Amino acid sequence: MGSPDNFETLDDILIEQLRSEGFVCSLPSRAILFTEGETARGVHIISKGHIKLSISSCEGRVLILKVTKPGEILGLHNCITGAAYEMTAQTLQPSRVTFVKREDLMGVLRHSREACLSAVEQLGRICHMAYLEIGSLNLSRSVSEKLARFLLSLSAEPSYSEKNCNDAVRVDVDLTHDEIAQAIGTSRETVTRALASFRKKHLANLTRSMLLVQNSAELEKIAGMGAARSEPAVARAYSKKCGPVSVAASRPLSARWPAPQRNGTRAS
Amino acid sequence: MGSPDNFETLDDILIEQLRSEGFVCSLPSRAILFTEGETARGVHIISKGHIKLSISSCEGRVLILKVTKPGEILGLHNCITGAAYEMTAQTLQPSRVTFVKREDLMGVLRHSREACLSAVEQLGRICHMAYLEIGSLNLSRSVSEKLARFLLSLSAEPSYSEKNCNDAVRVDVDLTHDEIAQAIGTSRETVTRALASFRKKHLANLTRSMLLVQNSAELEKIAGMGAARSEPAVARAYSKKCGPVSVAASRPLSARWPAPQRNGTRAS
DNA sequence: CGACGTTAGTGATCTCAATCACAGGTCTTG
DNA sequence: CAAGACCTGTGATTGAGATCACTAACGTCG
Repeated sequence: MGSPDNFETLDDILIEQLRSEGFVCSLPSRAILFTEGETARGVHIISKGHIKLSISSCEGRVLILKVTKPGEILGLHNCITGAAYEMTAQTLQPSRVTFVKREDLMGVLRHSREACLSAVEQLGRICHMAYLEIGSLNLSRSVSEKLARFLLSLSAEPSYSEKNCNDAVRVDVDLTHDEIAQAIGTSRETVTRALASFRKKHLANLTRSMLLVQNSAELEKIAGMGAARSEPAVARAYSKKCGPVSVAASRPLSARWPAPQRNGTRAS
Repeated sequence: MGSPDNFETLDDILIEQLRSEGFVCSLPSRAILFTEGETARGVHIISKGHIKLSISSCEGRVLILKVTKPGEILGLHNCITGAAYEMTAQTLQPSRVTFVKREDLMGVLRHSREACLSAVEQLGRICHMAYLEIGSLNLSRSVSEKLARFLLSLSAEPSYSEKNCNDAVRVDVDLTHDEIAQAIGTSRETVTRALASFRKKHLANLTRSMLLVQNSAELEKIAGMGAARSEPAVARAYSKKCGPVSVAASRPLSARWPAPQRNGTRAS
């Protein structure tokens, strides 16, 4: 449609404003910022270091949600809604974190329109990432698919990666096989084997915190990306009761409802 | 800590304000509001009917994220960030939906402080639900665990459920076994078998869109809920490099960092 | 009413990955 | 440096669940 009309410059206004309100803490490696079930007393803004976010079940299974980079803000939505943390945050290296108390966050949101809009955008992005994560984790058949996806996501991370001459990307990861397993929801041995298989096929090579993506095209094929996404699945979902639909990829929405929003039937 | 300090009354202000900006559409059953990959042109507020939200992979696998109730707002974060929809929304019954154009949404957010705060809270809640969903889907061992969780979540839904005399809860679900399978990430046959097993054990009985939860206590046990959540898992995650930690459940955060936020070391 | 399309139920296979068990490497630490 | 404590790499076993292939119940709609 028309102009992108994003907040764009508002992007980091919230974080800027919060930084001046909080206090800075230096943390050692493996320190815990917060754990699941706790009530949020404030937000954490990462200045230095990587933070591991994980969810765990009562039986001790752990799922690593993501590893954050500096500049990110943690626990924003928990502060706002008052809901307990769903995840645990733990430093992977010695880190520096700015902590802003909940009252101060609320004050900033209430008094600065721009901070509030910025928060809206931050949260919107977080939502989007969360939903992508759900899809990525749950719509994959095999472990190699998930692993390929994971490696690609690592190599896409500009802060880690370092592009090489011929298509190869080197990435510095300090994740063990065990942690990778927890990130993609499988077991350590399976990760080891899948990595060995990738190595044999010269797709990617991971040796002690040093990932070399050699053939990203092939990896993407394994990851099941690149192909037209929505087409077949939607067709299947839709054709259930309405018969086969000629999915017009070019015309995304219109003519699929009886009453599209353009000229929506105004109801009583 | 102190007062809850939530927005509370702001809860639905955004939706109230948006309602007057949008136009109402009546939709038949199985109509598609939007599909994955599309760019959001506005938000949808559900007035009547249930909407199925699903993500699908390129191979045609479908994951049902949730079924929304009236009063919910769809696509808010996609509008705000400009990111494409991650999911497809489809009506399950004849429904009534208010559509608000993106420009109008943005205008409301920019001009009304309260609407903006309300949006922040909405998004915060959505984030929270999304993360809970991630944990619920990925941290379960068996299918029966996931199914039990799913049935319980259905019966907990006040709009569907109808409590009976002796602990039994009747729920009106119009989901097929196939759809349940897609909601918990398994195959139709497995759902059928698991349901049969529940029926045999007199835990729950699902016959053509009529769910009767007979023994919710036992179901919860199967679902792996109720037990102390964070304790063992966090201990495992933490003890990695720091040796066994005496997890003091009563004191959630303090004394676990060298420099807790209370008296955070103010860095240069 | 019979015919079709959609659901539900069930058995028989088969495959992938969890799990167990252990051996060689590597890093840390006293 | 020697002793642990991790982390990797592999083999063998096993099981849960996906998949295939039907049949039986509805429901709906000419």
